[in-house]
Amino acid sequence: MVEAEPEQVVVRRRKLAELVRLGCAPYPNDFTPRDRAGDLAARWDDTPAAALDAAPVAVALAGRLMTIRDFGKAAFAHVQDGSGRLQIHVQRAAVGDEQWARFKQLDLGDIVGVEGRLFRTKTNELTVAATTVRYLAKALQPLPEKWHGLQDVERRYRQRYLDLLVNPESREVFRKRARILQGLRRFFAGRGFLEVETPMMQAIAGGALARPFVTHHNTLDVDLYLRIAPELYLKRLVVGGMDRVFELNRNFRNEGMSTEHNPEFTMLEFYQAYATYTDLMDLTEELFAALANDLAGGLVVPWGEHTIDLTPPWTRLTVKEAVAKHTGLTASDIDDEDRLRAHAGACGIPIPDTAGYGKVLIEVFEKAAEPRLVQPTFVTAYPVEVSPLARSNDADPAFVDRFELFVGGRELANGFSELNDPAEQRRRFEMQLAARTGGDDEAHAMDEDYVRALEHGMPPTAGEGIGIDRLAMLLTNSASIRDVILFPQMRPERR
RNA sequence: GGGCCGUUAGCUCAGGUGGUUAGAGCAGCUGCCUUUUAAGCAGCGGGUCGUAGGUUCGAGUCCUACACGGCCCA
Repeated sequence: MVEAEPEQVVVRRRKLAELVRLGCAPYPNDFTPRDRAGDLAARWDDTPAAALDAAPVAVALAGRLMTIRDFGKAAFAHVQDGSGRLQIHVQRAAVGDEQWARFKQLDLGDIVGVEGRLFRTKTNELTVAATTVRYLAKALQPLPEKWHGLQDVERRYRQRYLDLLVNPESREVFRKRARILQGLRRFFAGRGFLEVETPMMQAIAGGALARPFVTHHNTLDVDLYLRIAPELYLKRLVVGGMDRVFELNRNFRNEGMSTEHNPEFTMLEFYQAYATYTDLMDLTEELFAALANDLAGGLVVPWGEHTIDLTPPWTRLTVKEAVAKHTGLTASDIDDEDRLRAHAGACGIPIPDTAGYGKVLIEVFEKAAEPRLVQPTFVTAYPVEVSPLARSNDADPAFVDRFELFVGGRELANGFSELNDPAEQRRRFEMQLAARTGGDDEAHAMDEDYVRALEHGMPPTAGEGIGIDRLAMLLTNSASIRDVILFPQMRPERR
């Protein structure tokens, strides 16, 4: 049995038929707007009514009917396009009986073309006095409520087009996101970085510690992984002489979903030869300051109940210092694996027995310190066990020259001086294989070709990845990653 | 995976401790209205109360399972 259509859809189908009877093509494509609603509103915002009357401004715009106030022989309506909305005034006497009859068949949500001239109403609203109102496309489904917009969170994600149509805050978030992407490209292009694209489908899912998605290539008859990071390919490019490269694109990780994790997410990775991880910390401060100035007009941004101050320089702590600061443990407690384990146990932090000292330290850091790093903080000196691709510290090879950036209690960036010693890289991969054999299915896989590339000589290099969705959350004050991804992953809808 | 919360008209929401025929605003329909802007006035229609079971004389309301979503935890 076919599900009955809602009354309003039936009515709208009938009105479409009536428009066709009145001579309209059902889905025409012969109207060319010359103007955009929001652009007109901005351009003529300051022009007084008398000036508009003295020197008439002819306009042609197209968009969706969002409101209609009908008076019988005249009506006001708002037309919305990609730039904003503008009021139109349609008078039977001005457009003629035929167009008026067609106008009366239009519904909220229908797409129309309008020609006329600008004037101001007695409440001083800039308005188009229409000489033509043309039907362009039918909305068979009614719009969500005009005052409250679309509130249902699930429908906002599943039917994002409705969210964008009726919730201006949502449009604003995605405009800002686009502006962030533009700002990033401008920043790196301005510093001589080349934007590149590397494989999304990889035979070895490397460059990060995470579980990948698997797919299959039929002709080659091989399984491939959706990339968890572009890192190893970007460094091959550095070997190839592209000594400043960046990639701004999607990664995929087959892990849980939450307010800060989506299975596919956008990452910026960049590599700069002859730089060190401390250079990149400085660069990151500059980058965030440039973006915040561009988007928020300042370096102090609201974040839920907090206010985050992005003014450089930011706090820099080693992992051990951060743990000491947020646990009350002394430096010697932290250096002692047994005491550190005991503390983890007492705090209910689960640590696998197979974990070495570095893993234990990182687990304690992540649980005890990370959520408290609200103001921007660089955390440095990561254990080598959890950093298979980073260069060891010259003074203490158990730790690497690496930082992670935390803002609002979340990791936003991860950067390090790159390991460019092929023998040491091979040894690190072998350590990871041992961990994998020991049951760690997030351990890094061996990549012989990457080692071979390093054997050709990679200049001393520093590289960094920045989570763009989380950056967008920060700069739009969004609580969930789903609010900054147009179509977040959802469980399939069942009918 | 676990806990808590939500799902009622196209949309936004009300519906103490079970009790006649499930309500409102917007949207829709009919009529009036040529400067309104959440336009106004008069009238009308619209519901598998997420799904499936159960308890009960009686379920939107109580119980169980399931689906989808949100938040928190792992």
